[in-house]
Amino acid sequence: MVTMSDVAREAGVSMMTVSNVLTGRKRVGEPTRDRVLAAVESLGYEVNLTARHLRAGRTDTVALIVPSFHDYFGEVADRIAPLIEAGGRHLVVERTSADARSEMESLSLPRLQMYDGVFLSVAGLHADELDRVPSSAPIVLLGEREVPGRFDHVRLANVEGARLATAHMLERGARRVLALGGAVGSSAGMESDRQTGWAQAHRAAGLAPGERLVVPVPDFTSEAAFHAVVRLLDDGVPFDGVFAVNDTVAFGAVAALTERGVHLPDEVQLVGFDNLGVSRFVPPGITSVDPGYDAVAATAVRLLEQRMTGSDAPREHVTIPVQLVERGSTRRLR
Amino acid sequence: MVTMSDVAREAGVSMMTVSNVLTGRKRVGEPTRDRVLAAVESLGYEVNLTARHLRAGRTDTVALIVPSFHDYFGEVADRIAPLIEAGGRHLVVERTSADARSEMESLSLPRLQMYDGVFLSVAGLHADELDRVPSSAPIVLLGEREVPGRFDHVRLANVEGARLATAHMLERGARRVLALGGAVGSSAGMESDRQTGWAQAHRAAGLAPGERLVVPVPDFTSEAAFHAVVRLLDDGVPFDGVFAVNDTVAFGAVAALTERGVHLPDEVQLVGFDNLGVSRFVPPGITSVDPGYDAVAATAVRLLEQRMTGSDAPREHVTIPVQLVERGSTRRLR
DNA sequence: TCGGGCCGGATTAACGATAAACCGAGGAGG
DNA sequence: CCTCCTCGGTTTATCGTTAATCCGGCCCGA
Repeated sequence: MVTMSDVAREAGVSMMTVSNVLTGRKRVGEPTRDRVLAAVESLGYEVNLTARHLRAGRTDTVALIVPSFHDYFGEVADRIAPLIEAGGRHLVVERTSADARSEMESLSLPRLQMYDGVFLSVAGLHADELDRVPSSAPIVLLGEREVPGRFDHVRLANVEGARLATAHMLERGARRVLALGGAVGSSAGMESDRQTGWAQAHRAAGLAPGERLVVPVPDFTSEAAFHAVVRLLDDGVPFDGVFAVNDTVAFGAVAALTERGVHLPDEVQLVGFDNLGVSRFVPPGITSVDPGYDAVAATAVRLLEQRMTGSDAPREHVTIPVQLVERGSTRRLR
Repeated sequence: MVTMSDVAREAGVSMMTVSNVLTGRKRVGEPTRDRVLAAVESLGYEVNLTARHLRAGRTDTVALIVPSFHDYFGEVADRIAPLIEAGGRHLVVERTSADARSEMESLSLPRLQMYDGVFLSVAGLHADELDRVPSSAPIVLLGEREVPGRFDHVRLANVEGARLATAHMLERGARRVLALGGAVGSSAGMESDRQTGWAQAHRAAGLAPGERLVVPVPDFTSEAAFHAVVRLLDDGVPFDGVFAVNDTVAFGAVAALTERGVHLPDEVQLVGFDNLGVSRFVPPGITSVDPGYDAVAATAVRLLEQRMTGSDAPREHVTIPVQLVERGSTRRLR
């Protein structure tokens, strides 16, 4: 590996002069600069960022740590990346430990301080992992779980979104709306808030949110949702609406209903959550709760940059408003 | 920031002893170790990975650098991550510069050497950017473009896949199969190889791959594909099959056809490419060319690890076989 | 003519961790 | 009783870069 001192020797100058030429931080005489640049070129020198980072005490890099590269966080990543780059930093995306065998070591504290700042999704985390994270670190939490007040946190208006989604179907004549992917027993994930909204909408409409309408979906995969809905149909469980706790789950439901010849939205209406890019294109178009991705990204970046400047402003817990996007999976109100 | 020397002072030992306790590389006496661990605990010390990386000359980190977090590369990332972690390293995902304004600086050579190895998608790169990358670097290229022989490269059997896909529809009665997202003029991306396969299938069936059947889709987005297909329908262009150069494009086509009341697969058959996770759930189920993601990931990781061990084995250009996955968007052969 | 700037560049001293060499004390073996 | 080894540590030097300081001319104004 060719180092700065190789370049310095080749150009017959000191290392500092090479450094100054490359960073432009101090003036260097024309002829000297040319010699240095020529040496850089001929040796193929590239600065060692690891050394620079150690020396500088920062990495100019921000990490987004998520449980999966897909779906909601894929969308968020796409929005956050340009904002971070606009601030002169790089964004890297990491998964909370990929291997299921040892989810203990999923969150490595030493790795956190490699980054100038971190967006951390709390979805895949255990509560005690969060306890070990020092509040001094420039971290913004993302996700729908309850988190300690000592962190900045960006979340969605889950209750409101679920209420909107469910009310939307009830207004259009649905009477038995499933909570697909709903919380069974006690749960602290996004599904519990969304189920709360689902229940609220029922009560507001003078209906009882029946226990039997809550359908768990393991891992919230399309696959699991598909099978869950197929089973409901096989068992003859009556329903005329589906509130899917997220669009991934909704996909499975749509496939199951379509394959069984159940017409959307005439026989069953369906609303998802997250408004993924593809949802608009899944026939008949999935009505979905849009999280306001740009607002999520902008807020998260604002909070993180505030924290990275060393501000000791009080931590903020921001709830991003959501909006229902109407598509073909629900009926038109006439 | 609390450093190892703080811990050493607190515990009344040398820094090396602290280091040895934490890494376990040398034996340390019981009482001493306890004092060190107590000091670590009370000061809240975490090792500085940047310093460790500089000293060690490696980062134990591998990067996957892709144009977007979505679709094909999202799937690949999910497969590569566990394999890399199994090798004791971490995987981070980066986007080739998010901002469209300056795609020049998208590939920063200094950043490359921060990683022990790099998977680099060539999709978003200009040819000259690749020229600047030294062949000595442990890099494996991913993607469907032609690349210099001095790099390891993993690609898909694009021609074969497209041929399979198109022949599949022709065998089932289609006579006018669009190449949706096909190459107009000269192109070196995935679309040109896939269009070649589309044309081959036509000729093998004794048909002429008509110029008018090639429909460009800017940026290969669902949105653009949607509009392209809507325009075809409006213009009354006759077709009874669609080969979409990838599933994202296919989604747009499916939505356009469905919304216009064109029945899949009776009136128009459709095949995509990439077999994304969601494709199975998009009604009526998208027949798609499956890239063999596991093989892609395994091959890429094998090549990179070989390169990272310093092997000077000849560079390999591997073409991963593909397989057609039949679903509802094409007819059943009886 | 002399002191004070300024300019272009070299020297020094870190950033935080660790490999390698070193060293004192205690025990085993001849 | 002396040598040699092992154990449990310490010291030294280094990874590659850069902030801070220093230094020798040269020009300029008084």
